[in-house]
Amino acid sequence: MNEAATQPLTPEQNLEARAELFKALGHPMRLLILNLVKMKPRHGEELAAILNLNAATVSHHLGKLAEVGLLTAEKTQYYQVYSLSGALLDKPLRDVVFMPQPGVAAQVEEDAYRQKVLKTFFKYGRLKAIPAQLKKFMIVLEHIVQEFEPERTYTEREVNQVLVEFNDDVATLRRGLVDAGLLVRENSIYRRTAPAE
Amino acid sequence: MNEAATQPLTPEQNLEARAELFKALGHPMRLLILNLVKMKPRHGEELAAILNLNAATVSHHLGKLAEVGLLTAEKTQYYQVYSLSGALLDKPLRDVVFMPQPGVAAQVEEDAYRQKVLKTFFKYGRLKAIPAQLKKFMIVLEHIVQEFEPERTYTEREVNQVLVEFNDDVATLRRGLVDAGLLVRENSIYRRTAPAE
DNA sequence: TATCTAGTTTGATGAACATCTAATTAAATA
DNA sequence: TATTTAATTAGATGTTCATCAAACTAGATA
Repeated sequence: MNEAATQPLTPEQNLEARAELFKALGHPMRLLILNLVKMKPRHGEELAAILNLNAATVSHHLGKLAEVGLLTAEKTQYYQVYSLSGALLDKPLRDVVFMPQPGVAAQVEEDAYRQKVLKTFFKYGRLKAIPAQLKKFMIVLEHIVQEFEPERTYTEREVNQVLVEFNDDVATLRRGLVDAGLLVRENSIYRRTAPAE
Repeated sequence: MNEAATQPLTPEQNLEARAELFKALGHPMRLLILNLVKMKPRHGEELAAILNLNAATVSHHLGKLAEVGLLTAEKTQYYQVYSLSGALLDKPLRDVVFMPQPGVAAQVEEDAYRQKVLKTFFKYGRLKAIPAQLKKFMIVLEHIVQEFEPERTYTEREVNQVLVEFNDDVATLRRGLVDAGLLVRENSIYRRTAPAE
């Protein structure tokens, strides 16, 4: 459990990495270990004795804390002595929780845009009008294609049955889906392609 | 999932509560939710759409975030609109991780002391000498008694067999254990009393 | 009032995790 | 070299958790 050691967590890092840090902190025993190590560096066996935990379990916890860069280990004699490491803990919580704007924001505005488009064109699950702009049409199609089960085939009639729930102009929708590559047609049989994301 | 709402997390709070906060933060989806809500208050359905998650799942996540006081909800029309709440995120990480000294420290020094005593008097599992100070003798006895199985009876001879592994002066050890109430003797039969912790 | 929409709760399922015991590795001493 | 001690790894087990579908609750509108 030592290979992935000590990435310093730059502000640019992704949500998974940030969540890993919090997961490492999200256990009472590990918080206690940090408190104990803060007082003075300690080795696993000592911690096991104090915490009344199996040595293997303590090793497990220490591994997690070291993995996210909260602890560093130094080997002396038998012992693997752990100490607090890095300035990670001096950061305000918000610095770890919130992504720097370019990162999430872009992603989010993207989503927000999708939302806005869908909200504009759908009403009560029906497609009120077919978007004239290609980009918006794409968003609508990506939404509609999710009504088709992956791993299943549809006759053209079945495709139409799905589409008519959205809009009467099933021909335009069907052609759009195929043109966008969201449905494939082979021998008059339709099938949904790669999952939406 | 709304009953346990919004405890402000005083610095005096215990490790479990602190761990709960970190657990709530220890999931990428919940971090994303916080980032999204930071931009503007949002309701569950919107988040479900953006995150491409089931509404029930989003509700679950929002519940956890609200439970530890990171979000607050306000009801408007249909919607339950969530916003960031409290100054929790402005705290430096260390303020949440580290207990105020009186709490852990006392507990810990206690343990550290035990450790030191045991290390002083035991060598390779044997008791090198019998402590003259009562307090230290107690610590040693509490350690030794763990070699006795609870829920089992021992003859005096069996007791001695266990004790001689620690030190040849079995009589002193045996008497000490009984005096300390760690072993009880009834009709020449010994039995361990309440579990160590 | 009947219907629609958003939210929550419940139950089921699979994944992740904490913990232990046992086996293994590695360092230190007899 | 053989034994002891600390640490890690592997395997097993029970618990917690994330997720979804379905049932249910409660505003809002027709």
